[in-house]
Amino acid sequence: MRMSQLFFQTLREAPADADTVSHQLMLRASMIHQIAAGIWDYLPLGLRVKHKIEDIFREEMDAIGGQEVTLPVVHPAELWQQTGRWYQIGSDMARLKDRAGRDLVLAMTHEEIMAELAAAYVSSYRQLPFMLYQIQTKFRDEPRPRAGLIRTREFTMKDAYTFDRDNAALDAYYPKFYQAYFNIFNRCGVDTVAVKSDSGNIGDSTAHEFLAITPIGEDTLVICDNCGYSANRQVASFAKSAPVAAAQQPTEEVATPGAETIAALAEFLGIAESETAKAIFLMADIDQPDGTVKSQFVFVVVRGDMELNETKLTNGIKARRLRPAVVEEIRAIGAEPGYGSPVGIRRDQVLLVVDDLIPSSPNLVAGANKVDTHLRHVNYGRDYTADLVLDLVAASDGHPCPNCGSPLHTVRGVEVGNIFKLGTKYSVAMGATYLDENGESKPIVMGSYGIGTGRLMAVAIELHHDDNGIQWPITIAPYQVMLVSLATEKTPEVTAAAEALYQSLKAAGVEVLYDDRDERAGVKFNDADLMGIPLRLTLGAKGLKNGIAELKLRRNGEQRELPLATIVASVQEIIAAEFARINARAVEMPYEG
RNA sequence: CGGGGAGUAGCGCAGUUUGGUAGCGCACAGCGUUUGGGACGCUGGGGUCGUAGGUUCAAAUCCUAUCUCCCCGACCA
Repeated sequence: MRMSQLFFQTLREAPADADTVSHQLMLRASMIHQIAAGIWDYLPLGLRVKHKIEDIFREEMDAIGGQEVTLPVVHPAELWQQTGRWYQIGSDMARLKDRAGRDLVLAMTHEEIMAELAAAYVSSYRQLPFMLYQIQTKFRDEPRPRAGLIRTREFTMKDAYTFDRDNAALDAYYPKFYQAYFNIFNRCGVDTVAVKSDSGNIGDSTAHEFLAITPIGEDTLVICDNCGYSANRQVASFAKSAPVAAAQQPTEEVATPGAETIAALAEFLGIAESETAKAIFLMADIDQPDGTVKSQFVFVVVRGDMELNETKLTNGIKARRLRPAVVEEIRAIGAEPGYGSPVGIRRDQVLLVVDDLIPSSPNLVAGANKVDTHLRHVNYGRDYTADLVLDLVAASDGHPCPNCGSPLHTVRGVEVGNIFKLGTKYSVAMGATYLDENGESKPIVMGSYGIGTGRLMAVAIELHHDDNGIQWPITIAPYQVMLVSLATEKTPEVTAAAEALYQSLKAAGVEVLYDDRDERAGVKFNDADLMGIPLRLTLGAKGLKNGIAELKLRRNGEQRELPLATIVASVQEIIAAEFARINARAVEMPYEG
């Protein structure tokens, strides 16, 4: 491609709206263009990167038996009504009507369509297993798109689905994805860690998410450097040290004027925060056996030095969602905000859930459900009992690793992919069944596996850039070689040589972007750096006289001179070496179910 | 949805306090000089000042409403 023909306009300054590096660099390099919040154009350069990434998806999916399909972006509402998600999902799902007034939805994901496809085609166990995937646009009306391509509303996703006859077969397929995902990310130059993830509302089966460690991440990851334990903070556990045992002392009221927070309370009484009990008031929507949803007051008690992990609580009480209770609701159950206590509340109206550290922590200070008053020496079992005792608290920096006891630390990560054992939820709902050897009808067991292309592209930039621009791994770079001609009007021989070199590189199958513009050297070099093409070949009058062109590697600035006589072969060798360098990262990863 | 910030030329910004009919840098076009890390000179094109009302002789500027974008949080199948 000739730069003089390329559709682009590099920017010297990033638009003020952009404040993450990948966002700024993609805008400055003319890779993407914004249309609305979370909705983007891919320009020629950016699209080439997207295609490179997607080609890697295809290779890795095909390698584990995948077959590519394309499913629609607009779905009839009926399919989503069949699985119930039409009713469960709120305004994240974009809905529209066709000319006849029929309800349609914009695809947020494709479980329904995939299950429908399986239902339509599969009748026998002999057809199983199989795996289908697609690379398709999805739309989720995210409440807050952010950071360029990191979180968008319209996005492209590679989503794959497995169809197996039973859980054992799915369990056998699942690790192949685990490995394929590492291969994909490694081949894109993106280091990831796989952690078991919260499987949310869909069953209680295994799921992993793949996170790239970067400060711009939206997820918090808990990591142990000593033994390699890692988990999303939503589900991370830690070794809770046993509290010091002590004889239970009689409860007594103590005046604590104004001590409405744990910190203030501990300070006022001159005790450690671990000697207090923290009360948290929530309202939970909980599904009832009769199919209705009940709004339940949930009274949570954790030790004062701990933080509630709402994901653990949500899962533990099987709530659909949680929200903080308002003052009126708190008073209605006999508690007082800031001075809440599990002792003396209207127990029949409350679901009381305590962290499993509480029963073994003696003589805690809790509220008295009266303003400016607390209770000393509150003891679980003697003074109150809970409906549920669970692990409810969030792991944090410094907490002991649950495996080895070393201190944990937290880092930020971006979820670039996830794999998920779906089970039979969708196949049952969509009637995707097969007949086994005994003529018995059984639901197909499904798995789903997703990777966001744009997000992966953005993360690659977050991990590979310097002050001058992007440093694409060659596997996903828009072009492999940037050929910079430094010809001027006075050196037509340089133009001729550059043209010839451009043609030979192209003929040899090298992906080359040829800067044939009438620009000064500095402009060309800066654009080359910004766009991040891995190899830069510079051909100028001096070099031509000596029969050489200069090669510079974008990723480390390494330079060497290449004789023009053998330059095509040299470039091909270097490209191959760059590929080998990246691909060597795709190694076997032990699967930890 | 809560909190904060911002909408003036493709990009970055000034002008708004104190109303007087829009400006700077980059980019873009032409000419000339230049030519190995974002050249220089001259000339030129481009803006309903987010939108709609209102106040006023006069509104980018004051008032009201509204839309959009960004950041933090909530949310995230």
